[in-house]
Amino acid sequence: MPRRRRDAPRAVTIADVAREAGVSRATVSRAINDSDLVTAETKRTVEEAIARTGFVMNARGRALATGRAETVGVLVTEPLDELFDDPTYGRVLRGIAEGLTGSGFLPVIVQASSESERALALRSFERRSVDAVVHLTPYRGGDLLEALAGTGLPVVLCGQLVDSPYEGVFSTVYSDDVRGARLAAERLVADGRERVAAVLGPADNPATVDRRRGYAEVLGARLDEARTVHTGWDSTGGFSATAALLETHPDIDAILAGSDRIALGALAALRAAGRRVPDDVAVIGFDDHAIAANASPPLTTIAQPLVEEGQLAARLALEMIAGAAPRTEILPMRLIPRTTA
Amino acid sequence: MPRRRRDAPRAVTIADVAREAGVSRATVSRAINDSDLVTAETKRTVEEAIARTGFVMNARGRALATGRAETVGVLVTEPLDELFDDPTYGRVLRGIAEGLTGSGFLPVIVQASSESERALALRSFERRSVDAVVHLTPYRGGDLLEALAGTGLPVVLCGQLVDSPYEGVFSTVYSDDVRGARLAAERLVADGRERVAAVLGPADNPATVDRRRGYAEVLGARLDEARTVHTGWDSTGGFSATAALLETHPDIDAILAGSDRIALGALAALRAAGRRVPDDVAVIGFDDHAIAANASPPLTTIAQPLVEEGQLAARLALEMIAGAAPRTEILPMRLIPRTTA
DNA sequence: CCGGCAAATGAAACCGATTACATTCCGGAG
DNA sequence: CTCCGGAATGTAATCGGTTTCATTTGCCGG
Repeated sequence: MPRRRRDAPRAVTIADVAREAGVSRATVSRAINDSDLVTAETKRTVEEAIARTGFVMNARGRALATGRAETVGVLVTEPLDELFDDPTYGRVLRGIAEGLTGSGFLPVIVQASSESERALALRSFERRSVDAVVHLTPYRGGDLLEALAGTGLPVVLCGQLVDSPYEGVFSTVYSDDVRGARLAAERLVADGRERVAAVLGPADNPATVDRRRGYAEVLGARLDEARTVHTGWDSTGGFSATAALLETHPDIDAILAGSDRIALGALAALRAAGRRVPDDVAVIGFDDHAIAANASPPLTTIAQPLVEEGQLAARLALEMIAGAAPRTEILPMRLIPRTTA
Repeated sequence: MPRRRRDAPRAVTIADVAREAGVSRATVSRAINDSDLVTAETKRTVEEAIARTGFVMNARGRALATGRAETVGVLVTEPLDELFDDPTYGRVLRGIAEGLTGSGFLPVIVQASSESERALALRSFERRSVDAVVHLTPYRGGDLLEALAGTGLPVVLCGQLVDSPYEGVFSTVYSDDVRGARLAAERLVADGRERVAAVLGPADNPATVDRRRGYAEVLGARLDEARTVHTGWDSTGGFSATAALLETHPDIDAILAGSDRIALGALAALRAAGRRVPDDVAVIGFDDHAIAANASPPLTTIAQPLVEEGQLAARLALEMIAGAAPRTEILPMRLIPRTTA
């Protein structure tokens, strides 16, 4: 006989409930699962017995019998040093947890940074230790996505893929960078800004590409190619790029930043150059990072609905578990008006 | 017979491995679990069979047989609106995931904000659906902690409890606020600051109490009672409190802030009052929030080792699962020297 | 009053592992 | 040469549920 956990009192099982209710285990199971094969009468009897015995379903036994785990794996492959102080991860996670609340499914975090951890995670997925996978910040490198598809499990990608060949096999949730960028640009147009500059993140980043497109669509000639520069995501990049820009194009009256940290660098450069914000130059960031609200002056920025992203990812996962076809949802970003634009 | 998941190919079980290896299921199980009852020879045979069949252990079957779930529940009760944009949650979570990596245990997030969710979570814990619980930001209200103790499960509290009656029953991990505060204070002393002010968070907060004590121990008369004020955690509180303080005590040459956001407010107030930082007034924050590095000037602050906290919590949980007695670990904070002090 | 059919229930197989207990197969002591 | 003991393995019970299949029960029409 298996060794029981130390001092664990013998648990109440359906057998106990069955005895108490004077029916068989099968009937108890059916009553619990709302089968239409049991009388309302019997169901009530069983429910009373459950209440009297304090029975709580053992998830493992059920999982074993049904082949379902009642869990959703949250696969995180993000390199640990990146985005370290970014609340993104936590917010999406919270959204997922919220989205699963009440479904009976629980989120299981599977962190797989190294190649070996990834292989391990995949093998456990293959073995159906989770009923679905929500993959955060999907990562094209290696053959992870292909392997994920190979498991046959429902998979929800949280975050955008450049040109996904996985339409129809994975569900996807992401925020509409193009639309978000348009919102920022429209704000500047409404404000009468004429000579706009863009200080963007790395040129090969998919988010950068989309944001740039959104800016261009709205601003047209107001955003000169020569006033569009790429730099790193952090504030030092934003600072130096802006400083250089102010040298070559001293007449700019607005800056669209590729991230809030870039925007902070831009603000510093503007202050150093003696420009007033927003009087002389407007600035709009991206992400609604914690630093945006606390910047001086407080930064107008574009917010990604991260919690909603997580919630929706969870719901899509549940849908697919229930048999629905994969689908893609694009969430709208919001302009958070503060002081800088 | 239970309905199998759609299109799920029949899984490889130990029975298949046993057939392939020409031994019994029991022997396979023993080989897998490194029992010393199997010959090295047999073990090798089994391992080859495993490799050939591509067998992966079914965690649920094992969990059912052993009574262990191979999971650690991460209980989050934090009210959702608080600390919303704080990376704390995510970092600790990541630490936990890292700390569990390689142990075979997986973290399961159990979010229980409402009373009913809390009850549900507890019932599932009681049923041994997890092997241990790591409780984030423990919360004295209600009888949650008592109920947690009642489950008999190993519990690790992550974060400090004011005056815990649970010594010896829960393990606890938290950062040493007193020591952190001393670090900040010592920095000011070394810098020759003589008239120090403290703009702290709510007076009844345990962290505030500890930090205040740490400041007082080091600074003595340098930190006048009259220059110690309490306010809310955010920057507006920091701003107004600092502004008021500058009115009544214009001669202060350093400010110890109860949080980074308070510190940011203080910086703004100092700038408004025409004081230079750090030349006229030094400022030290607390938490190493993302905004600290991005402040202007970059904020010197005290960092909590959040990831390490999570890692340690995970390790303590594993220890207790293995039968170790609960213990308390207090992690050292670090001074992050930047520009403001 | 009886046969037949459907609804409700019970009995038992099963999910995939672990482990107590039984069995086999050694070698070595007497 | 026999017997004993321990090591290695096999057999089967078990964990806590679900589900198939068989059985019982109740109701109806003929």
